[in-house]
Amino acid sequence: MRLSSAGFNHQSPEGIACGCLIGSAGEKTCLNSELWHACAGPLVSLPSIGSRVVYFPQGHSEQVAVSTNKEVDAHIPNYPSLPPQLICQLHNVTMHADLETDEVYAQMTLQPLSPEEQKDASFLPADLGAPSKHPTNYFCKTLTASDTSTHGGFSVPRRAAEKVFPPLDFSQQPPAQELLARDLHDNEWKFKHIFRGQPKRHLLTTGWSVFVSAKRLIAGDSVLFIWNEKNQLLLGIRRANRPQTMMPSSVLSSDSMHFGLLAAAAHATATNSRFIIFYNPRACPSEFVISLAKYVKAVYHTRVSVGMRFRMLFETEESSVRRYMGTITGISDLDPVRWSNSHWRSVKVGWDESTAGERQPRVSLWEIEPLTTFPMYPSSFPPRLKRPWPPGLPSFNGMKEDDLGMN
Amino acid sequence: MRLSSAGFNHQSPEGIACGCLIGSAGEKTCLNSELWHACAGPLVSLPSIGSRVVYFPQGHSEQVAVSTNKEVDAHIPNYPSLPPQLICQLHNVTMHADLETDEVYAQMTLQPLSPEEQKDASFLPADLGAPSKHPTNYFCKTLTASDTSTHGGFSVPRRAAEKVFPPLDFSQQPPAQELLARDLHDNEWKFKHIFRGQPKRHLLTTGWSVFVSAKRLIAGDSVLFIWNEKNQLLLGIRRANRPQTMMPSSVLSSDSMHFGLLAAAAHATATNSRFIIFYNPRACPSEFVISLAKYVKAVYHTRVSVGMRFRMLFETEESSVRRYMGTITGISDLDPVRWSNSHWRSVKVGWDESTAGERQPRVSLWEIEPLTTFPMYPSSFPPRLKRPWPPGLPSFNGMKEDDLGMN
DNA sequence: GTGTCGGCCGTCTGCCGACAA
DNA sequence: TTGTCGGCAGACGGCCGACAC
Repeated sequence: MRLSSAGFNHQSPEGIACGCLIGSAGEKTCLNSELWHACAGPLVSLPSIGSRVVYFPQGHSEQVAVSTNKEVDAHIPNYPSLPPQLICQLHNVTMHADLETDEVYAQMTLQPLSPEEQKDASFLPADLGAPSKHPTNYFCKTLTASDTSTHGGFSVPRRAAEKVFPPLDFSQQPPAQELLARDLHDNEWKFKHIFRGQPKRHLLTTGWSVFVSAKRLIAGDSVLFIWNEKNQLLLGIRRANRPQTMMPSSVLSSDSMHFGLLAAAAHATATNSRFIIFYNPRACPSEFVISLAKYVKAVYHTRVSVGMRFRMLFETEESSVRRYMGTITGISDLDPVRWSNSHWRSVKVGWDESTAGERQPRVSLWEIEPLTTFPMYPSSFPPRLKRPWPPGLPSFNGMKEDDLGMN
Repeated sequence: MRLSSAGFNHQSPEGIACGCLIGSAGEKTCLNSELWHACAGPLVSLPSIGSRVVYFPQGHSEQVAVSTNKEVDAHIPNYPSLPPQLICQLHNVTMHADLETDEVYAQMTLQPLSPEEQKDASFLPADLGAPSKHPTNYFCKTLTASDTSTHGGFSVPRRAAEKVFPPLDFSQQPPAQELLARDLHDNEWKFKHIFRGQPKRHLLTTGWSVFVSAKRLIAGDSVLFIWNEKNQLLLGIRRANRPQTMMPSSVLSSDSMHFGLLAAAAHATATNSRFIIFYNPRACPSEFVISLAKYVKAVYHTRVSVGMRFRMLFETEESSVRRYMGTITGISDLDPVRWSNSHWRSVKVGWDESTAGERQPRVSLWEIEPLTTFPMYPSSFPPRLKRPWPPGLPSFNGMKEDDLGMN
């Protein structure tokens, strides 16, 4: 593996660590931020280094359950000292990609804040966290059987080629050029880009099949080309959601993994020390580390009630976003036994569209945009649901909402 | 994936569970015991279902450290309630192989015994655990560059072909036959076995390259053919020790994994319930679940002292065993802070041969055979080192050694 | 506009004995 | 006894426009 070129070493705009150290396993601890975000999808944004975040062990547990393909065993207790959400200082965030599969993930170093530290609101960012910079000049295509066959090359959609690839010299017959693209591991791939056929079309020929077999791509997977401001071509992949591609880890039982995440968080809370978590944006059902500002705004400054209409963002097949509409049908604890008084997925919802089976029946307050105008059903509930901070848990200790820099 | 044929469904002689259920991940929860043991190596034997075993969290921790390629962080404390060894009932053992890499591992269900239960010695097996049945009619060859090249087939060592493969019909010219072999996942592989060339030799031609590329074998890896009593041909692989083939898991941080194994064992001890561990014989430096009988014999019925000579078994390149000699240089705790009074690797040793750098400088009592005759150095230590059971830990509660069925 | 196919050529796979270690 | 090679024949990779949806 090669060290990344200087052009890939810049501090990314959203303040993600990019020290480009080589880890003990020979894995780079940083990689191109734009490409990482393009692979992670348009809805994923990482909180800024140095900011305050809220960590949800419940959400972390959901990610582990998905990764190990095993639900949390009912006999695993909660740690009595571990609240459903921890306010933490985010000391570090690094972006990674699996060397085998190119699956993207982020590593975060969190430190739970003591009640004392939580009183000091000076660290709270005034803004709600500028969204991570997602690339604008890119395209994403789902591979067809012809694209992945050994019989031919890759058919580039016309608009994509014209927008993302350097212009061809049409004085040549046929017009053609060599493209160099770098992947998440900074490996370079070379393709012949040619405009030929009847009718004329853009194709990648020589070099394409090497890429397909090296990445083990099959029809249904997606590739992603980015043309960035430095005039570099970047190349990422997104695998189709094959059921259970993730192998059951033979390192630790899923039960032990659940114990592990709880114990690590509880120990860090008790000793005021740091702990490390991994976030897999494409495997994980919902973000379980969110900015404190976003959390406070959603929980303390948003009026929600049963019957209220809302909308929520989802990713489309083509890696863009669309909004789905729904109605709040209830507000309650997802797991009243182990995680009472948690805001994690506390909102029960119904979706407007009949394909709603794919979407979660429970969401968290910060995931939705309530529509305060034109409620579908008049509600007898008070317009603002008061959810007091659960007693005995880390709290703002009397801090007034206005102290948090919001209004 | 196919269900295994009836011939593979037998209860293995050493009492390993072989229910052949299909797990939720589509993975078979059992597989051929002979083949598993052949791949695991001649020194690996699994304790019997229903027997009592001793579980060492320290050893488990070592395996996790190897698998994650990260040493245990010094700030991870021990659980005060967790002793360095747990006496457990072994409720279940199942053999597995990774679907991607064919790496073998075992899953064990353990239940810590309460002091009450430990008093009941009736479950103690009288024998020291008959060693697991390892195949006799097999061969193991390390692949050469020619074996893995696309240019040709596999050169079968003559003695191996004559011992393990069905005899050829030498009236044909050239003598040839079709071989069908099943791997750990019960997939069938077809090879043309031919005896040709000048001088004559045994070769596998058609079908071989498909196998090599499917298993992603490279020169230095080994293949293993078994001819079992049911006249079936079995086929396994052992990859060369490529440094860090194991990818750093992006599921849980290594710290959290260490917390997890400790918390799971501590919770099971406190609630008298079961927990599940994975044992990777080829990754793990030493077995960390051993039969209680073996433990008691080594710790209470073996006289060891500094200066004493001993020998210990190691696996050779060709999958057979040889003994190395050494001298005991000290007896002390490996980790006096977190695991005091532990028998895990309590014996410091020096090895006779100069290539000793590869071998552990610390071993456990049950791994070695002390030579009571002809000690190299006269020792001023008492001939028998008394290591009383550490106070405050699970114990035999006054049980006399003779109660354990030894003498 | 783009997915798939038949046609065609060139490279590489894969079977053979020669030869040497 | 067995690892590697040159030789050779055939299979498949891979580039092309035709054609259809």
